[in-house]
Amino acid sequence: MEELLLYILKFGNLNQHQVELITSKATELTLRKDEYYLEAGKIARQFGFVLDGIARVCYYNNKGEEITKYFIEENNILVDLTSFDNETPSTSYVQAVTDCRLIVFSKQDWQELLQTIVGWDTIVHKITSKALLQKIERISPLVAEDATSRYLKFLEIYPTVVNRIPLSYVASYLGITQSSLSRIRKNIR
Amino acid sequence: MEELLLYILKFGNLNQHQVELITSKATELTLRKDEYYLEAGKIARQFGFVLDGIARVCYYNNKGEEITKYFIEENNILVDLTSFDNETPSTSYVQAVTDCRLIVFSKQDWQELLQTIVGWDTIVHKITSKALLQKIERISPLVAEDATSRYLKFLEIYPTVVNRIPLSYVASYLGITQSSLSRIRKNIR
DNA sequence: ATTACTTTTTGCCAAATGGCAAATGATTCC
DNA sequence: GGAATCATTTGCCATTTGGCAAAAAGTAAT
Repeated sequence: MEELLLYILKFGNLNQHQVELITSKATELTLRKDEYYLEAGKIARQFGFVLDGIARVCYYNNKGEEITKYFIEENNILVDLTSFDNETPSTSYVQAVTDCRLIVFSKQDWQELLQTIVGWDTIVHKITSKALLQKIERISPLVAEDATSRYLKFLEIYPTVVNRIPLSYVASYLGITQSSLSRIRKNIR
Repeated sequence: MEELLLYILKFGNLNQHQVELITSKATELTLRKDEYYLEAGKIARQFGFVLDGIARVCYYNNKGEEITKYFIEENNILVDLTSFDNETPSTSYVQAVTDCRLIVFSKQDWQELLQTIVGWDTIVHKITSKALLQKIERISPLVAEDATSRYLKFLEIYPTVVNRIPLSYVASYLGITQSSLSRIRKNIR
């Protein structure tokens, strides 16, 4: 929980009472490796934060290939904002890539916090905007590069991730085959 | 200006007085084809909205190739949020791809609106979040696809754009060469 | 119509990546 | 330790895409 509070307080100040209120709504949740946190077609009912571990957001394209849209590592929020805000079905899966420890807030508690804590909406907005911007900054440099450059950018963008996840997920994130990625890694050293 | 008000009012309600205040701060700006609206290294001083025309956000990668990060067509906001909010130098160029008509607000006027109009901050949050989400939804399906699929997705994602801009910009957006794109288009028909 | 200019297409060949299957390496479980 | 399972690497060849330059098509001005 400490980690979450440190994270939140970077975006705005809260008094002791407000911190306690937030803490009282927080639930810790454990996911085992490969377990799904959210599935396509279901509605995101929780606002999550990763304390420990790596999750990935993925979907299937029209050729049936599994595509990893992005990874979420520790100290990042984990929520399908479109689904959570609008209560519409998610289009993606969220899966634990390693064992994960999360803190989650139910939608009801989350709304109660928004109504109770003055300035909480501003903090939440800053948090979500920053997370969205980070997603853009992580994805867009990949589009226009060749496979080797994409892998090198991946290493920069996700420095804590590469050695903790299967190669196949990296490949499905970069849009190259696992064997090509294996060859690329050989050539880099 | 009508278009901007219609756009804004989709995100929240405003009374006559508030609408007039916003209108009074709006300035119309015209850009000629190829003209830059913002250059890398400069600070974004305006919050913009495209009434007419197409702009693109681009940068140069470490091989010196010009990469188009995204296109902004009419009825979308045009602002480098990171640079505008934090007053930090932009890392991208914003260029008019066709002649453009914009509405722009100076940072000072924008802040005055935020301080004066109750609920304006919430509307702005919704507008910017939606714009960020749209950028993600437009970019991320491209990463993991081959060149032909990327072009087909581009046609879906930017249905109003393709016939109004040079092929070379589409290629620099999709991360393929202009000649490959030309061949791809031949094969599709 | 002619010219000058820009954009798009094409031909040629080289380089990068994909597809598939087998081999190798790692890990887990008994 | 050995068997079973899973992850990664490699070989072989087909396909896609890139690089470069020339040709063709389109646009604008005179």
